[in-house]
Formats: sequence, structure tokens, C-alpha cells
Amino acid sequence: MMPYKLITQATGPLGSSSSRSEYALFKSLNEDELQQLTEVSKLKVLSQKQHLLTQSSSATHVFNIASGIALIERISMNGRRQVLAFIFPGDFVGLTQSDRYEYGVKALTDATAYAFRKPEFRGLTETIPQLKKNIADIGANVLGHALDQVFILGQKKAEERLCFLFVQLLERMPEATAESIQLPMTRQDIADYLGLTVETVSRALAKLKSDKLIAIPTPQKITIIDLDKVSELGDIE
Amino acid sequence: MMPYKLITQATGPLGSSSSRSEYALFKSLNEDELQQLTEVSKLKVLSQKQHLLTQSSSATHVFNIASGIALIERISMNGRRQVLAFIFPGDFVGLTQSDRYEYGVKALTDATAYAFRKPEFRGLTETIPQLKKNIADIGANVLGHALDQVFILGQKKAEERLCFLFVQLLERMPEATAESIQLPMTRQDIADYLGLTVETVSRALAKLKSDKLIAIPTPQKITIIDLDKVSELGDIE
DNA sequence: CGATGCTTTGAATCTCGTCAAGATGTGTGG
DNA sequence: CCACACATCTTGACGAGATTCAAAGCATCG
Repeated sequence: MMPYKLITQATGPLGSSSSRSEYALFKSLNEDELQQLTEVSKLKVLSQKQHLLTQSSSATHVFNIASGIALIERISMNGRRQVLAFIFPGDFVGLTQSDRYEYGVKALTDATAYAFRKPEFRGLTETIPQLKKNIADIGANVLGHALDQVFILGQKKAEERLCFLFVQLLERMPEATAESIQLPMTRQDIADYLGLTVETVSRALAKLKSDKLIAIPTPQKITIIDLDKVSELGDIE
Repeated sequence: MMPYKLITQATGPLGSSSSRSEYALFKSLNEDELQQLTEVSKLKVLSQKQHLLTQSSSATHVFNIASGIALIERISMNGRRQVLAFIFPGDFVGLTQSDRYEYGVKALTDATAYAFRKPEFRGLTETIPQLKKNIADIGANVLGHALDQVFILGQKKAEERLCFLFVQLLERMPEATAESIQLPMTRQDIADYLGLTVETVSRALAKLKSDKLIAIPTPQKITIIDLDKVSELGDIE
């Protein structure tokens, strides 16, 4: 019935390889509880650019990203698009205020996610207190992230915003190191995340490169040369 | 952080007159439960420009605004200031992720608030399930507000941002009508909320005025002349 | 290959920020 | 009551930063 095994620390179907997150859905759950979750989950496989869920569609499930990278986006009537976050293995998405998703989630790479039907999931949050707590922690974390983004968009220049992104990726993306950060998202995605245009993103990257703060071996890969300065520029404190 | 709408139906020590909120801390609580809350609350009286709580101070209380208007602000090391929200009677503030407030709350007018010591408040959330649910709802609402702000800051121009503020004030400020919106905050507060400078705010107001979308009888009072256009410009959908 | 999509670069334009000055308003002390 | 200081708001001139429009470079994929 369960072709997969539950692991929380290491890479696994429900837990995740994303290591640096203190806000994990499955944190501090015992074997039995994990088992209960596994039983109501269903694996969803996505290829690049496919949607895990679409804005305005009926909010029937919540999801836990198992592998791959995705983004959360919100598109307004007049077509303007805001990327709200990039998400990684172990991240949890799908909660809404209403009965429809207020945002879309699109895979940037091939990806897999475990889907939980809402009623069943909600039931488990009632019977497993720790799970409810984890959800609350995740919510607080999401809010913290949103406030960080508010700060950046309200206060920072293009190059600083890019540095903020780099710092975030270093903290959250599984395989990212200062030596090599793979960028699975397009320049347009970055622009829509940071409230800029593609051209400005490209130029700001060129400037950071010419200032020797970063290198850009290929368009999809950057190296942080001066981590101190990049951190300083990207800092929100 | 952000507006935690909290209101009972009637005006009283815990709730108050602000009407338009669906996210009430005291929603669906019975008399006895309200009584328990009242017993652990303590009135705090503030005059204009005083702080209800200060950033980085020990997070000992949560608060329910009873009267007056305040703002939530976050100031970074390098002195840059971001206003996160304007809050009104019935709003709830003081929840944090850490043991210190990550933001400050400053009164824009003379104001009063009911204070709850955290341990006691937390105790009540355990014994009153509906209270816990209300807190969760409020959190979701706060997140929604933060995401709106992200959208505005990422996508909109100065005049549109101002219209967004007007729409928000119309929705949330107790006595605000299209005919008359009192602005208890300074231009600097508005600028720091919308990610602009005072000068840009002043000029954008002048432009909206010359375009006959609004009138500015006094610097602290505006009138919406063309509500449709203002709503359209300020809309985030 | 040619077609398509993504990225970069260039030039003109626009928006907003910065610096500076003046206007308006409020509160205080003489 | 007036005069003065102080804070807030507005307006102007200028410059920096970002967007827009346009074109060209580079990949990948049929």
C-alpha cells in the first residue's frame, strides 16, 4: 500500500532533503503519526512548468513538496504577476483563507509532491496536536517571509534585492553553496519576485559581476565571490 | 504583527466600535469566555506618538486596540523604516515568533488598548478552542494583508499605491467615507508604508488632485471624488 | 539548419529620489 | 497677543535608477 518509506531527517517521500528548515510539517512526529499521514497521501508527479495547483481553482488539497523546485505566483486581472516565493523540498503549500487557491504553484524543475485531501488532513491535525503546531509554525514562518519581502520591495535597490535572493537561496535551497548556486528560475521569475523587470535584473547581475561580488559561469549558475558584501547588501536587518 | 482584527459585536472593554471585520478574536465566544478574557486584561492608555510596544523589547503582552489609531513599524539597523500596517479599534497585535517584538506599535492619535499577559492569554487559548481558532483566522488574515502589500510594493506606481491606501482606509477605518477620510498619519508614515518618499507622496497626491480623482480640503483630510477610478487604481485583483 | 525562447545590451524615456527652498501650521514663551 | 521656533507639507530643479522599446546574441529542439 505504501511504496515509500517515511523518513524525516534524510531524503524521503514525506520528509525532505531540504535540511535547513526548522519549520517542517513532519517535525517531531512519531512513527505512528507519520504512518497515518502517509496513508492519506498520494504522490503527484510534475514535469517542468506544470502547475501543482492553479490560482482560483477549488482548494481541495494541501501539498508537501518531495523533490524539485517550484514557485508561488499571484496574477492580477490586468495581467501583472507577483512571484511570492520559491519553494523547495520539504516546503508545505496549499492552505488558503477561502475555498479557492489565491495563488498558483508552478514547478520550475521536474518535481514530486505528496498531496493530502483537505478533509482528511484537517482530521489529522485534530488528532495529532504536534501536526497542528507544525502547521502554525509554518504559518508564522510564511508570514515572516512575507514581511521580509515587504521590506525589500519597499526599501531596496535592484542589486540589493538580488543579493537578498542569493542569501535566501543559500539558506533554503538544498544544494546551494557560495561556490555554486543553480538558478532553476528564469530572469522573468526573478524579476516578478523582486518587483523588477527582466532587463533590470540582467543589468543588476552584470553590475554585481563587474563589481566582482559574483561570477556568472552560465546564465543559470552563479558563484558568490564576496559573500560578506553580498550578505550585507541582501540583509534585511 | 499586522492587524489582528479583534472585536466583539458590541462596544465594550474588549471589543469595540470598528465594524467591518470578519476576523474577530472574540467572535463566537460566549459570555463566560468573554468574562474570562476580561478578567486577565488591563487597560493601557496612550497619548499621541507614544509606543504601545517597542521593537526588540521583551514580548510579554498581546494587545487589543480599544480606541484610537496606531501603526506597526519595523526599523532596520541602517535606520530604514518600513510601516507594516495601520491599525484600528478592534485590531489585535503583539504576537511574535520570538520572545521579543520584531516590530514597534506607535499611537497616531490618543489611544487605549487592552493588554493581556502572554502566559495567561496562552492559557485561555488552550481552554477555549474557539479562541484558538480565532487566533488562527486572524493570522491568516494578517498574512493576506502582508501579501497584498507585497503585491502593491512589487507592482504599483506611486499614485496607485496611494489609491490602495485610500481603499484600505475606507474598508477598515471606522469613520472613513468617500466624502471624508481623515488621515491621522503623517506623509512620512504614508511614505514608509508605501515604500516611497514624502516628496513623492506629496506630488502623487497633487497629481490625483489635479486629475480630479480626489480633493484635499486640508492636508489631513481627503475626499474621494471618483471612487470608481480610485478603486480601480488601488485594486490588487 | 531554422524556429523558438531566454538572456543580454543599447538608447530613449519616465518615475522617483535627492537636495534645496519656501509655505503652512502649531505650540511656546515673552 | 505677538513673535519665534519647530515640525510638517509642498514645490522646484536636478540626477539616479528603473522601465520601455528595440535589436542582437545564444542556447535548445524539432
